[in-house]
Amino acid sequence: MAAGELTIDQKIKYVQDTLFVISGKWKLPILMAINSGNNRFRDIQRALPGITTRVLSKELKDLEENRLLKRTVYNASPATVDYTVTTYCRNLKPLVDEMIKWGENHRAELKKEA
Amino acid sequence: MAAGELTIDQKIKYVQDTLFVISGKWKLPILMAINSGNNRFRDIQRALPGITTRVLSKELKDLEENRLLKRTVYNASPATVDYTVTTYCRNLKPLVDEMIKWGENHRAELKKEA
DNA sequence: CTGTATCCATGATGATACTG
DNA sequence: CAGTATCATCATGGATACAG
Repeated sequence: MAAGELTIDQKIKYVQDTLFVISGKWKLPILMAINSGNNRFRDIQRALPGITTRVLSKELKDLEENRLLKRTVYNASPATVDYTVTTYCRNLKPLVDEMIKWGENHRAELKKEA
Repeated sequence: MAAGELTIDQKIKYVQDTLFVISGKWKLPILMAINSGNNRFRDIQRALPGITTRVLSKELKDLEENRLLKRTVYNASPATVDYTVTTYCRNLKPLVDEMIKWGENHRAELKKEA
């Protein structure tokens, strides 16, 4: 098999890995919110109507563990915390772009024969 | 705003729509299995180690409702059923390809500083 | 072969209140 | 501001048995 080629089983495995990392309602939206300039906990929450502090807190931790974002604490008073996406996180852009395109198109598709 | 441009809120919305449709451990793997030549219930199940009939059955229904696959019944004896991906489903290919690439790379990334 | 019916475990998500 | 602590709820997925 030529280099770079994968078996269907490997492909399925990698897709499942990816699904696992970005799974859930909020992970990608959180990254998108941060990436578009919302770097503080409160800002992120405001940018994502419906998310609770508990969920946001947990998701931020997961994303940090997967090296998709970085958490920086500033010991000012009141203490502030900054979240920024990592360079590694930017690898997700093509994927996210595809999801935006597909989601947009899918909405149109479902309308067709509603 | 130029045509085709989306606000960050719209983007998040579309990404969430897409996530909703492909969410879960099995939907994309099922489509991939069917697409690579497993068109019968039993074949799909065999191609996806770990999936149960209950889950497969439910996922197939969801996918059919989202127009991603087509179910055809042949009234032979014993009755056979054929699942095929729709043309619309093929729109997912760029997305799936990106997920394969990302999943493959992510595995390497996590190994780096294990 | 192609499913359906139950039952059950777990995790994901949500509501709310509270702390440093 | 930036979370944590509890409690409640719901969806997902799995085990197993059975039916047409």
